[in-house]
Amino acid sequence: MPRAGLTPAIVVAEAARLADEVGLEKLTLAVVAQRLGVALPSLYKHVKGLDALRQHIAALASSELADALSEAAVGRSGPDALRAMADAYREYARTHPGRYPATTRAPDPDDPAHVRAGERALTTIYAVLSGYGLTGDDAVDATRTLRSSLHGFVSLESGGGFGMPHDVDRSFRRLISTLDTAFRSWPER
Amino acid sequence: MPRAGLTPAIVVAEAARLADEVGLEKLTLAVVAQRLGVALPSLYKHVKGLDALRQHIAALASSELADALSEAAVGRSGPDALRAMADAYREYARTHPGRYPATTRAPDPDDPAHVRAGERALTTIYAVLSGYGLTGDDAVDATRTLRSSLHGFVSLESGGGFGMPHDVDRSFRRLISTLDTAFRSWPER
DNA sequence: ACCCCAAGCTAATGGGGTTAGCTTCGAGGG
DNA sequence: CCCTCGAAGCTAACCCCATTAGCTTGGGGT
Repeated sequence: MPRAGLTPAIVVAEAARLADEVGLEKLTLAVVAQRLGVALPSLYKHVKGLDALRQHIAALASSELADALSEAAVGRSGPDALRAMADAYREYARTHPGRYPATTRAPDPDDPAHVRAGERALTTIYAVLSGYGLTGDDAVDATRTLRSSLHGFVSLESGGGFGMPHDVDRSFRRLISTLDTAFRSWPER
Repeated sequence: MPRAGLTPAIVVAEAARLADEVGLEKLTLAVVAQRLGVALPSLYKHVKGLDALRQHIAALASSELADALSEAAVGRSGPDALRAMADAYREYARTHPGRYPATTRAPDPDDPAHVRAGERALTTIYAVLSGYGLTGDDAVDATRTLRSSLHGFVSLESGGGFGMPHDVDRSFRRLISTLDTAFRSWPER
């Protein structure tokens, strides 16, 4: 019988796709193996186990998210950059319901790519905030405020946490507007 | 041999305590049974299964959280109420790391207590926002902003998402201050 | 004292994760 | 051109957990 020709990267990519379909928590080595046309234990030649696979998905997703944020912010500044970045964040979470929740996992210090992905995202955020004149401690607190708001919003949205229809897009726009106003006059807070 | 004398309420209470110790996702019927000095299948006399148990924990936690919010807000108004409620929210999440994440589960429509708990929390939030003169669509959007910010913050905090020390309390205070300012001049957003 | 129902048990099934150890593909060097 | 050898993939086996079926028995109500 022919070989499947797998690599760790292929396994992780397929697992990420699957996570988006069935949810990160329901991701199972069994279904990944099935999807790749391989017996379950064969996966262990490429990843250390289920938890390691999840961690690799986290690294992949963090990197993709960092890319999306930086692409959205490039060439813009101030409110423009903030809005574009926020929209990109939400869009990534919506189109990748399995990968996104993995992005909150702390990076494995031994995975440089994952660590750098986190730094890249942070760097982009800092760049946007610097457009508001925020640096140092102010930037730290503003970053936490921004991340909290965005993460909370997309988490609740994807979990159906917002009861009823009631235009969610408008709520998001108002959230961004709130952040914009706050960042404009941050230090006195 | 003597009976254990279990009831659904006892099982759920112990499971919730355990969830706080080991994490909601690692909660297992096996360890709940062990903790209660009972064989695993015996639990099925009281709960329908693992998922149902998690749902009951969600109902319990939602109710506790609603209580905490309303207790914090009672007798206060405006910024005072906002700050007290936000602190209570964060405190609940910190002291109940297993229960808290369960609170984002949508209530089972067939569990009136759970549904009412959600409504109670929402009512409290609305009451606080009415102190800012917010009603109708404004209140809906403001509620979403508030919930997103709080949920995002405590989620990231508990997940170690905020790298490094850098006074987290201060960041939270600034977040609340941001919300306060935003709610003071909400409609124009 | 007895009845009877529900609490709790044991046994059995199925599924997923993990490890051990075997087989064999197929690329690279002779 | 073929032979070797490392790695890709497999089967078998084990453990843990969830769930279901069907039994046993404690202990409250008549």
